[in-house]
Order: sequence, then C-alpha cells, then structure tokens
Amino acid sequence: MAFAETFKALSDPARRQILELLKQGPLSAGEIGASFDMTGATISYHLKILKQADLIFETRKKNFIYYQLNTSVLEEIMLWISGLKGGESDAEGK
Amino acid sequence: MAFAETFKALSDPARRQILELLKQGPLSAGEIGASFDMTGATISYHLKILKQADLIFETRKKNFIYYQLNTSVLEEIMLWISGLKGGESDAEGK
DNA sequence: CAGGTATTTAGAAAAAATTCTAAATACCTG
DNA sequence: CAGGTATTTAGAATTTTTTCTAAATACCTG
Repeated sequence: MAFAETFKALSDPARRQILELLKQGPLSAGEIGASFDMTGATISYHLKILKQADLIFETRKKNFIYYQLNTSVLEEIMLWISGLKGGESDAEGK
Repeated sequence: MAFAETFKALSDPARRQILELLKQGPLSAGEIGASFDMTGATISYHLKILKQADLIFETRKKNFIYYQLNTSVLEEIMLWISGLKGGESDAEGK
C-alpha cells in the first residue's frame, strides 16, 4: 500500500518544504539542497523517500537530475481525508 | 505550528485506523483497543499523539473516556495539499 | 579518454518513535 | 469508604528514522 508511504513521506518538515519548493517548478537536487542546512547526501535521502512515495518524479537533463511534483498522489490523500470528514453517519450515542 | 504534529500523527497506520474507527462515532479507549493487537498502554500513547495533533478530542461519561474526531484540523491539511496542487496563484474554483 | 561536477550509496552514529510491563491515577458503584 | 474497572504514566527495550562522512557512480565537456 503506497498510501502509508505517502503519509510517512509527508510527515517530515524538510520533505514538505521540498514539495513547496517544487511547487514553483522543477529543481535539481543541488538547487533544492541550497535551501537547506543539510548535506547533499541527506537531501538525496529525502528525495528518495519522496520518490518512493510517488510524490515527485525526476527527469534528467545534461548533468542534472530535475525533480518535480507529482500531484496525482495528493489527490488520493485528499480523498482519504475527505472521507474521514464526510463519513459522519451519526446514529446517535449509545 | 501544530501543522507538523498533525502530519506526524497521520503518518502512523494504527493512528489512521483509529481515526477511521472514530468516523463511525465516539468510542472509548477500551473499545478502540479491542480492534488492535496492542496493549492498552500503547493505544493510550497513540490517542495522546492524536489528541496533541488536535485530530481527536475526548469527552468523559461515567467511567469512560470517549474519543471522537475533530474534523476541523483535517480542513487545514486539505488546504495545504490543495495549495501544493494548485500552485501559487490558486485559481481553484470548486 | 581525462577531469570535473552532480548526485547517490554505504555504513555508522545519533535521535526519535513505538511498544511493552508494571504501577499509578481516576472515577464509578454499592 | 472499599473494591472494581478504565485509562494513563513511567521507564526501559526495540525498532525506525534522520543525519553525517567518505566513497562510489553517473554523466558531461573539452
């Protein structure tokens, strides 16, 4: 279930910030790293988690790997949350 | 920002399942525990996390503590995710 | 091909999260 | 109040996550 992976991926502040950066458009790993006080290896680790969760995908151009948002998975998350809200079947207390 | 706490809280499968149970209506800690292969102490731990994240709230009745969903925080999460999808100049419309 | 830049992988250390048992607290009922 | 049930807290063990350094890989350009 990639669902669990997605929530896990979203649970880290750095990863959420990465997603926010990518909102503006594709960025290379190096460009992403420039916004953080972390080593490139750590950035790479976070990108891997996001990739596995299908929240981002990569495209290679010249000597760079550009990352960008994959919004389709966000749809699923929204649906789950929405279901939680909507599922009010009252039935009254016991 | 309770935001980070909310995502963390949602990142655990057991906690998400608890939320799904509560979708049907309020349940006591014991009733929730009955659905899991965990000790009551562990259930209590998860409930505490959910409570801190404002995803649930409790009401006491007789010798029981009933937990129920607090959907208002879900709204915020949805908004954040929605913002990610929509981009900066949200032209949502829905 | 050689050298250079970009990124990832490996392995280990540190930090955080999850779970348990045992004990404590809270509250109800008779 | 005493005894009982429901739940939480404390503390420790285990597992998972995050981070780093060092080394490896990948790919480009001249």
